[in-house]
Amino acid sequence: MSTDKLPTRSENFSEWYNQVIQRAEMADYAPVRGCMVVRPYGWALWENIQQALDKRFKATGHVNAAFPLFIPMSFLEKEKQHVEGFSPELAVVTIGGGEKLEEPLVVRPTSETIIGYMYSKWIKSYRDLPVLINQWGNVVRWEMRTRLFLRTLEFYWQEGHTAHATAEEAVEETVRMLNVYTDFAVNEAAVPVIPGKKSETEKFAGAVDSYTIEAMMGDTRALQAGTSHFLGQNFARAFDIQYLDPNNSLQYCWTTSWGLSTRFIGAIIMTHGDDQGLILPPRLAPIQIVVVPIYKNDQEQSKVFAAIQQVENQLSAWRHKIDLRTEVTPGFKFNDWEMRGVPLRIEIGPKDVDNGVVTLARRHLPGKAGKSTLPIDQLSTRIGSILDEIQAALLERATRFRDDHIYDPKNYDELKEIVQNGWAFSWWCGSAECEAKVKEDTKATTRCMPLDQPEGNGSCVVCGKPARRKVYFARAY
RNA sequence: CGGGGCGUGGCGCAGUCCGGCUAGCGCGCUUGCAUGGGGUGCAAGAGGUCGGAGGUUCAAAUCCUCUCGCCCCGACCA
Repeated sequence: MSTDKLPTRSENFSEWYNQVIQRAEMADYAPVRGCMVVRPYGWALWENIQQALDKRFKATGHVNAAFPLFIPMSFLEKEKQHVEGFSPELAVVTIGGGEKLEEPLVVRPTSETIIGYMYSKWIKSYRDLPVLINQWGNVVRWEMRTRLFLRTLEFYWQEGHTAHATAEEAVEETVRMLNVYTDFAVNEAAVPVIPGKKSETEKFAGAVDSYTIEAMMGDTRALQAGTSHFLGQNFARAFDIQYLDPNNSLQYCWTTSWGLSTRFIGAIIMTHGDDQGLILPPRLAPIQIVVVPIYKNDQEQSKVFAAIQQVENQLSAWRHKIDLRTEVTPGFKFNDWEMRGVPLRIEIGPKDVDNGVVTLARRHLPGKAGKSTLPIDQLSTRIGSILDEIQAALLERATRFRDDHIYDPKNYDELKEIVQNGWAFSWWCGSAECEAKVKEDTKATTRCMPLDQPEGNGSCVVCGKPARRKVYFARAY
């Protein structure tokens, strides 16, 4: 691994992104184009994301299950929009056990169809509803252009699939899960997101309405970080998910689906990282605190190690690591752990021991700015609030960055300029033509219409016709 | 699918145009000594036969033919 400096974010953001991931050992390229290996450090982050989400899913009444990887090709074809949306990116198995298969099997790109099929078997009565199931798994989409974490042929995610008796209930569920994602993003990942509704052209293939949380990355491009879909009765009709209501009349269910993937790791990296490497939010960081001992002879070593013991005794409540490597210098370790984004570093050298303190270095404040000392016996009582402060500082900084790069263009020319380095928040008439024009002219797309809309109405920034809603235009990943 | 580029120790590259000694260099790796509060220094080592197949030649990383793979831009997709 090279010890050269990273490319800076301003000189080459995507190269910075690729290198940070590999140097921090989050992920590596697999032998198959477009596939990645999530390395232990990256997976540990994903596990923390999983826990934070799973806890919220359980708290809102959901249970986990596991559905198969293979889906009969015919299932995908049952919902028109769905098959049109996914056909180009399907991986299909045509041979099994050396024999050509009667019916090709699709490697799931998402599981609405097979879960819909099972729901039609399981749901008979209004008493069976709602069904609130989530699954953690992997899916495959044969993408043309791939990026580590952001878009790979195979990725890991969770997909929730629910069935309800009424449209109102299903819509409520869709929004509830959108709020769960928002809460997770803001409070666990310190990623400020804008929850909102997708336009017709941007919505999920087969959905009635799609909702999204949109995040602004460090280069101001937008990233769809999680989605929640109201599927209406589209899949219920395609898969005959019907129940008898209390009046003994047969009704179609109303279904939802919602997902958040390992792409969110990309969101964390591009939201918080700096030119030194990753910066991970304390609540999700695989290692929250790293301890680096400093000494230059046996006498100093024993003195420092005694203090380290004292430190470690106070750190048991946090995910921590004592870096005892002897083959690298303290300076190397500082850079190494900064690359990996560990939010808090504790340095202990002879001078600290003599003064009865440790030196703290906050990752998000580079160099001397982030350093301070703390009496060694105050660690256990102070560390918790220090990590909370770092968590809050990351959210605050990311929110300010985002808000500083959102503009309200006065006219179309201004919009075209804004989306080159920011987001435009504009009145929009809602027509696909205006969306297409913006995309054609600037590569920017509508990201979402936020749930809390400003009062009143205006005129479309593109065509000037009356507009009732404001939408974010941005270039997206 | 269109345009461009690249395959040489683990990684990054030079050498290829104009065939010719034991295929080099940097990083990483191993060992030793020194060093150790911001990417440590010196020394000694290990490790490739040049993407694959075929051909030309006394001689091929280098020339020719075929082939496989990857990357970038565009299209497409999210």
